[in-house]
Amino acid sequence: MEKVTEIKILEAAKKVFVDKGMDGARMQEIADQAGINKALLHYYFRTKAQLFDKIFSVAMESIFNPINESLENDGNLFTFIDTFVDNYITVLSENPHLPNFILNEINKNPERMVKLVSLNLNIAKLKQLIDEGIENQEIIPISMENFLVNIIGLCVFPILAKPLISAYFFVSENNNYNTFIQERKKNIPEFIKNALTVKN
Amino acid sequence: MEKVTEIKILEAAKKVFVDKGMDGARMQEIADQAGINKALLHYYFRTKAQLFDKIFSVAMESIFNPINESLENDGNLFTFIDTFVDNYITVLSENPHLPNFILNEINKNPERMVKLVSLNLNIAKLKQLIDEGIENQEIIPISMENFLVNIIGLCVFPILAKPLISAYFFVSENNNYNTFIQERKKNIPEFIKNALTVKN
DNA sequence: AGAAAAATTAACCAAATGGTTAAACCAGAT
DNA sequence: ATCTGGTTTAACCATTTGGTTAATTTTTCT
Repeated sequence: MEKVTEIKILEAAKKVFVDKGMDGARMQEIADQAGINKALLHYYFRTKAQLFDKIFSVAMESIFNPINESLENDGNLFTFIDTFVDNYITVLSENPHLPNFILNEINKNPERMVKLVSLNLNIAKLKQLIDEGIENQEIIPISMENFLVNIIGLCVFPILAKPLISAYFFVSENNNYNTFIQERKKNIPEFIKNALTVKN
Repeated sequence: MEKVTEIKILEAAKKVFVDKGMDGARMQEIADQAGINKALLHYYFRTKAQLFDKIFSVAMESIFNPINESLENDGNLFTFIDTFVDNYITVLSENPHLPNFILNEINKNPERMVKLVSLNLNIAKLKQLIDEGIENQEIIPISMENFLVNIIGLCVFPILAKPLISAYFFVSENNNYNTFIQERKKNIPEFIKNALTVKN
């Protein structure tokens, strides 16, 4: 197996699959994009499903690794919020189509897709940070699940809804969507930290 | 044109399109689900694209109308938050696949899909509520765009990510995902209102 | 009742698509 | 040089799929 060819295929497959999804993707288009014959595609990855699985699991890792990495860093809850949001919005900005790709494929085939990847979120650490904060009355009571869904949702949703946000908020002005997203690197942590802070 | 047949078709088409997306949907399956012949399907809606457009625009409306309705209600910003979140999570729980369907199709074809529907969000009203709150120093400064993306994202994202949330948070326990979502009817408003409240 | 119009179906078609096959090409080993 | 193994290709195949056609059934109108 020629490594160069395999890489060309994986790059092409990633682009086509992420753009058009499993159903919309065409093996011919992947072959074209990779600059090879369609038969060669099947020579390297026997079936469309096999090639897709490879792309999907890599995609899953590249979207979940940043979460895990941030969870492994030391520091208190508030620095976690800061670094995670900044880091994650950067990652998402670089791969803006990944979230939609992953969520869509997972929703279309939950059991299979979830089983395909074995990722273990370092949840315990986060839970500890949160519970400590609650005990010391530094933050309002909140479950780890709600906290994580909130912070990820606030980062990911605007990426998923880019066409709508652009169309309804930034009709005329052109690249304002991008600055909107980048500014959220500051806005989201501020929002969350304020939400968690105990009032008096 | 037999109205009964048209309704049967639209119901079947909605189910199949929303479940499998434009690319994954099959005209034959829609015909089967509607209990009719495939030719009859084309007799009522000439092409797959035409049928899809109908389904999509109805879907868009049913997902955006609740937003607009909440925006038109009277009351201050905090009651808006309460009623909107409660109302919207109810709507989403009843149509859990709609958000993924809409976002996916829009991302796959932004210009066309956005142009397909003409919905005018009653943004001015919300902007006024927010700006008033800021002026009276009842809430922290926040742009209408960030506020709306936050509140919608907090409601919609957990619906989009159901398979992941179920798999990683509620592995063994069965229907806990649903209670998690329903509890967010209280958690989200609390979170947002706290986030907006001025500290002293 | 019977003609005209509308609704519905079975059979069919062309294009697209995932996948296969057999031959050609090309490197390194002998 | 040529044999051998892996690599690449052109041509091909079976199936699926959106869509059409012509005939049949059902309804409507007179």
